[in-house]
Amino acid sequence: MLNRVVLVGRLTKDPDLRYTPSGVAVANFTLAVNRPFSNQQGNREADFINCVVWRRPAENLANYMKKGSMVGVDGRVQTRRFEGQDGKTVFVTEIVADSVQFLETKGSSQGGQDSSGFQPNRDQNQNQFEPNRNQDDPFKNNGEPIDISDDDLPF
Amino acid sequence: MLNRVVLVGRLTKDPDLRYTPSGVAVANFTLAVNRPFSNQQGNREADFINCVVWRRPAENLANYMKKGSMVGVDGRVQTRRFEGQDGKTVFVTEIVADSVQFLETKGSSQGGQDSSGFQPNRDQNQNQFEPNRNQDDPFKNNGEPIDISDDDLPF
Amino acid sequence: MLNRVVLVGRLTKDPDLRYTPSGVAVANFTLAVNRPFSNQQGNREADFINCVVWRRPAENLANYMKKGSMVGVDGRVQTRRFEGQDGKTVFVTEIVADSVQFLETKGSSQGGQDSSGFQPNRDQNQNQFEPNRNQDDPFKNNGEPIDISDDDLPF
Amino acid sequence: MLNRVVLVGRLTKDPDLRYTPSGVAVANFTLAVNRPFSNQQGNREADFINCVVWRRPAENLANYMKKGSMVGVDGRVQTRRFEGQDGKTVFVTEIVADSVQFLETKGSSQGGQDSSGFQPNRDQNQNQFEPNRNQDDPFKNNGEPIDISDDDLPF
DNA sequence: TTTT
DNA sequence: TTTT
Repeated sequence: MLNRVVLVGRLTKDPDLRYTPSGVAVANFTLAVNRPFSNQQGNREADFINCVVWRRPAENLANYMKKGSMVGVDGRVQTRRFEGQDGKTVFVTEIVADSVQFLETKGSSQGGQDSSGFQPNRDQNQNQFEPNRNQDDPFKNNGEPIDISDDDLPF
Repeated sequence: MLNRVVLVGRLTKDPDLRYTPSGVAVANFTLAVNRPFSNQQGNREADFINCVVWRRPAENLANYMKKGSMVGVDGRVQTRRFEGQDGKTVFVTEIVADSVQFLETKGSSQGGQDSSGFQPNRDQNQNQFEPNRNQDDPFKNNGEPIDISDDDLPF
Repeated sequence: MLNRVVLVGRLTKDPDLRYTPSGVAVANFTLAVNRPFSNQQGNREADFINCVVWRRPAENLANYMKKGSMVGVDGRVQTRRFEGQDGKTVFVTEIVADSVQFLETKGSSQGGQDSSGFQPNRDQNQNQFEPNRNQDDPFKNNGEPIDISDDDLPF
Repeated sequence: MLNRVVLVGRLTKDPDLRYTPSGVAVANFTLAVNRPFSNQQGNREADFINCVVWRRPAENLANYMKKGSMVGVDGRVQTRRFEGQDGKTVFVTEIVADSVQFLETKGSSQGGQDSSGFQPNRDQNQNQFEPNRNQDDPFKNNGEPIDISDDDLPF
């Protein structure tokens, strides 16, 4: 059976980097992907697609990309069920990225880097020792259906 | 910007064919796509991915495919917001199929047909004048976040 | 049956725009797509993938993109046979683009435009009345296996 | 940069399994992928797409699939240059499969198996100890541009 | 909760 | 609400 997704879009906000109890990195992010054609009312809409990426590419994404950055995603569609705060089962559809491609860094746009075996680079406008993450508490649940556990690890 | 999805999986139930107020066909269906590897507990999971297809391919799907049929989908990820029954905004992520490929008809499996310019065929084990649809009321909302209007038309 | 390709890469030279006898536009171009990992010798290689695009997107591509521009391609794999100059049958594999996405114009890089219903724009660093094409003879066969006829039209 | 291909088609002949000098398995095969629409002359054409797969999935493919079998391929476009028999440089474009999905075994069609961690199965109509391969000489070059060396290993 |  |  086949399950493959390719997206190119812009981050709607800084990626949200967290760690599972056992220390594995996960980054959640939303991609705004503009639709090619305008709707009946004559304006172009976008899809806002929730994505997850694990381990090293997760840290690279949080280190080098931010709100507005253009990225490419190669991954698969995943559906999850989880217990909502009201006790009801919530169904989530999201894209699990196998790799994330940096197509443009906001500010220093030259494109073409891959997140896989990425070498941190002082010339980027992002301090490599201060990755983007939730300021106060990286694990606070800000209403989004994201509760990470080691069970969600894709491999 | 790019947005492309390819899936191969099996229908979890008969496709749900409806018509918009202006008479355009829409079929909703869910694909069970088995994951390639087993999880930590040693069993293989599946993703249950909600899909939509419009117009002619929608009618073909409802006419020829049923629960358990294997199909391929070529489409894109779409996100929608709509007013839930409790007044809250609900966010939906689903796949809009540009085309649906019939890979196996339950019962008569020979594969390889495309839904695009499909010729109805008496030899199929499905009466062409009696497409699968909701028995009692094709428009009843059975809890699923599907309210079709002509605004949702992709083109 | 399914056949879907998504690429992001850079043009190895200016796109080559031509017209069929009946006046339909075709652009041929090659995409350099860097591989994500380096080989055993420790250097990163690239694939040089031949692509074709027809009609309006062909003209947009030739008008706005040039050598070095980064583009995204959504298309399919096509194989063709044709009579080589030595009388032997030559087999060609190329990508037929359904759409080409402009991710970055060399020089003025802001990304995000689609080639489909593109509005010519004076602010681009490319004179819209002087599209890139083969200087001397747009139809000269420069060794590449490209002989266009109306039979090659995809739709 | 992104490079992703998804295909569903039928094997035009039995897969051709070989081994590199260092003992790594490679299978070459061609997929016939029917085009969705018919051409101007009113008949449906197909693309004949050359594919390669390495290691375990290569052996699984040769063990369980044969001419006419329907498979799905998830992979990438690769271009290679090599020295032809006449001393000229030949350019090849082919699909390197990351995974091959068994959608239907000719004869025993139940579909849905993946080639990745596949367990050989006595119930299949294929003797697991007698994989399909070139009868006389697995390494004879039958005119096709396939010269395998360990340098071609994708990872 | 949405990007240029 | 999940398929073989």
